Amino acid sequence: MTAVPARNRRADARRSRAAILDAAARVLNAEPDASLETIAAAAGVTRQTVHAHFPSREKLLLAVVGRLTEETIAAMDAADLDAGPAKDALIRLLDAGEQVARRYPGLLQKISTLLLSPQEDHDLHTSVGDRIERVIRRGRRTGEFDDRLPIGWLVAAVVKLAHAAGEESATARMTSEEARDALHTSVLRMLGAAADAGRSPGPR
Amino acid sequence: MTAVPARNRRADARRSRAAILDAAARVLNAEPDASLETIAAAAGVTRQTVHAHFPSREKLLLAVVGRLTEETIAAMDAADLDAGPAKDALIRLLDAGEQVARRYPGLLQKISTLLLSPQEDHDLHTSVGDRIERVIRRGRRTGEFDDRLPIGWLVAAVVKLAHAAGEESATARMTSEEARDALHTSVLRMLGAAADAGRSPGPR
DNA sequence: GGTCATCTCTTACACCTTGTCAAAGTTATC
DNA sequence: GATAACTTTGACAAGGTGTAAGAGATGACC
Repeated sequence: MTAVPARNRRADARRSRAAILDAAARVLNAEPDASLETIAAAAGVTRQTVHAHFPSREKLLLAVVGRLTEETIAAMDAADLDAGPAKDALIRLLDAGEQVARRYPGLLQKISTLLLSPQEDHDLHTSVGDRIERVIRRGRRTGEFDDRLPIGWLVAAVVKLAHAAGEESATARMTSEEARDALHTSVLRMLGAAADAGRSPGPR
Repeated sequence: MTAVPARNRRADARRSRAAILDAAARVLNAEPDASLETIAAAAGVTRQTVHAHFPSREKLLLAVVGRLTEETIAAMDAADLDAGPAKDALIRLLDAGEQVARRYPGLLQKISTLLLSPQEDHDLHTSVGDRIERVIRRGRRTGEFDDRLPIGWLVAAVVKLAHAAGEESATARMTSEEARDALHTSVLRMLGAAADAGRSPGPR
């Protein structure tokens, strides 16, 4: 229902649309308040052509976020989330997310802002949220995680913490390794996982 | 250095300034993209008067956030954060934050967006962040929290989780009690606190 | 290869918002 | 009550978004 090609569109139209989305992601990443004019120029088209593909600025932003979401779920689905311990799967999921997010650090900050209507927010985030939820549920069944906190809360909290980690490393307050480790440890603790996270044992 | 009255301003000027900040908080809470015209009208002044007090839209937004920050730190400082167990102090701190945030649910979403320059972000958030940090440090000294995660990360993560809880209850995905409980439990777990949080024992 | 629908470009316009300015009016303060 | 401070009114420029129509170019399809 999501990836329906609507109708056979002309090749140059598809090309323009892709160029606009590319340029929008690139430009907005560097300058979150860039005008449509700037984006159009970066895409090599005129502003009216942008309007021909995306009726309003908001729709364009939504399409950009949608594309990033698709990239993210693709990376997550490549991580074989149903295999192995849920703890490990969750870490693979977080790494997949980070892998996409690191390419658009500037958009990460604004991404939660752009989501205006609850409906659109739901439609977009639900695909990522569903995968997080699935892994958490599996971990609960296997006893790796406890089930004292509402699943909806945990999904929202994991997303927020992931964003926090992205910001910390994007602003160089932490290295990406530090942020990764802190995120993993924090999330696992929040889920009530037994032992501790990844590669950080060495106490004295 | 922050609350210096600059110079004796005329009474009506102070009144206007306060009315503008009030109206801005109120209007932006309901409609985050409201124009200066709308805000000015709600404050009972003209748009030019707004400009006389705040040179740009951004400065006004910053002043609004600053005011909310002041309210928040006031509420936190009234919570006697240096007394009793750090765990309890942290919960009082979170409740103080929620107490302010619940009055401006609409602003909560946008608040992280408005903070543009890293400098201003730091200046504003540092006052709240300092208090969180202080409590966490105390809890570490008393052994209530462990110290495996960087303090800076923990502060950022606590803020993010608090925002998540605010959003969950603002959008009615959770009741405020559920959100409160989930937030407390999550934060304490993340900090490596021994037992579990507040008033949620009742298993079956 | 030619035709036709489709897409893009140019030009043009209306509207809204922000920011600035100057002059006249009002208000508080000494 | 005189004066400085503040507000108001009116007016303007600049920039961004959204819309429209027609000419031109391009690709799809037969």
